Amino acid sequence: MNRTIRVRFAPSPTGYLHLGGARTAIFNWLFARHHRGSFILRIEDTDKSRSTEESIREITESLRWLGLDWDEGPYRQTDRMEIYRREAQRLLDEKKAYYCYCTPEELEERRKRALEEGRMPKYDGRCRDRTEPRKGVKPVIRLKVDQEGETVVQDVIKGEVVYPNAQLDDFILVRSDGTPTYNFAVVVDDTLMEISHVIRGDDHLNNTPKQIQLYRAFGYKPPVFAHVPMILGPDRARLSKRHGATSVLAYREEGYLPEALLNFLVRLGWSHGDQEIFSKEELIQYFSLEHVGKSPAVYNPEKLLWLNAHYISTGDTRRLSHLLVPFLIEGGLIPKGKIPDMDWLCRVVETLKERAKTLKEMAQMAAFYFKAPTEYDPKGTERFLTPEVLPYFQSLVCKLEAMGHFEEEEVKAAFEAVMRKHSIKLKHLAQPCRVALTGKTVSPGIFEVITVLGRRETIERLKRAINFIRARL
RNA sequence: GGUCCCAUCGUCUAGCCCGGUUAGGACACCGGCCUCUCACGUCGGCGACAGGGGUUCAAAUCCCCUUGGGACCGCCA
Repeated sequence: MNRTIRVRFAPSPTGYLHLGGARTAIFNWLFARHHRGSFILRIEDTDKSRSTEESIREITESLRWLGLDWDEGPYRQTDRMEIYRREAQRLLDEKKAYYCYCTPEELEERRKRALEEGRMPKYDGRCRDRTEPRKGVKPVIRLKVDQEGETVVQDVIKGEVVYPNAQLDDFILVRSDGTPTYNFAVVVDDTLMEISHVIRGDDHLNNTPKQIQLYRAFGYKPPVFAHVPMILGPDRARLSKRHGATSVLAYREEGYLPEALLNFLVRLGWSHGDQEIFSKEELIQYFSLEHVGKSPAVYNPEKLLWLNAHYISTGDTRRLSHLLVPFLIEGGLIPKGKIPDMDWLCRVVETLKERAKTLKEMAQMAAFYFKAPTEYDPKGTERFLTPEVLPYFQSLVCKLEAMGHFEEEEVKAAFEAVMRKHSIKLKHLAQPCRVALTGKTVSPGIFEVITVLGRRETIERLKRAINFIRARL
């Protein structure tokens, strides 16, 4: 009992880290942290033609961004070729595996015919008892798989899953170029790395009986398996590029917070009663495989957006301000090299954090703080920038000029004085001001806007609006 | 074609293991309140046990079938 918990995340570096992979990584990480075990990162790069360094960087950066730290690795299967060679040789020596000289073309031909005739496209085992090599053909190594009986997968999530062995074929362990295939490398590595629990997508469930046969051939004890249901797109098909932005880093670029994506992903398939919002500490404390559901989940972006809005509105203002800077630069609101006044930026963010659903959106909403409106919203112009507000604006300018402290309380007092003088309600002054100062009919509270803009800029913009109204007369 | 997995509101899900709930929560949507606009917040509404058989006094819950969805069957992982 009480074996040390060791889990791994083992992506193949053939592209970016997508949401499904990220969630698998999260489950593994949470499981490890919950049990104070180890989380190991292993790169499954045995397919040299499709693996890239760029992809490895992208994956590790995605994990780091999500806050998933690993205790060992990244190990690379391409660094372990000697191990696979040794293990394969052992199986060969023990007559549990054999060389197969069938060419890919022949195999493809047979598969096609089997499919056409409605038979199962499995390898027929014709090289099992071959003793002589075939000239000019580099062989692969295949496992002798039991054709009788059944193989049982004990799965923490799916329960007991039984496979007829007749369904299995003598799958390839080592390719003709000497590199190991997935099913072989995964068993060798999980064993040698002493992985206690294999938590992965349930697209691997059907591979598991093969792997169990391999464990048996080796005489190794299989780990505990937990096959997590897939994440589906809105069309209920497996989530893929077709469904739009699915790379983790794309969410960063769209202005999502890592804690929002983490919270969102973990709730896709896992639950803790009715709770929706989880801190990282709570997730570690509560996470268990027992509460991972069995059915696939459809990815719904609205909920992610809601979570993101939640984490923005409750997030630390200074941190948000720093995270916002790249978006401000991208929006052309601040120059690239220059560091903005962070204290002032914090005040900007303070007015926006309850309204913005993403950092990208926040940057857009912040535009007016950096640039005076070059044009006014047509609807707002028509409704609020009317000749009758001229005296209000003029009074307000006077009051603002005469004010001492330029803080919300004083601005409010100035507004009240103007309202009294002209016998108008706040909305008759606030809305025209909003349009004058921001160019729009929607903005943060008018007193916040004014104090953040500052006296000089506010008066400047009011005067400009006065001129604009006069010019239209 | 074969094997395997899955099935509660539009979506994420609680409840299922250990039958008895007005089937709960969240997102989205709709309406009220709050209010200087928007948003937040708050109150309310809409909305589900895929279908059919069993077992049982009683089934979302246990069993079977059907249907629907998904995965795998590669010298990809």
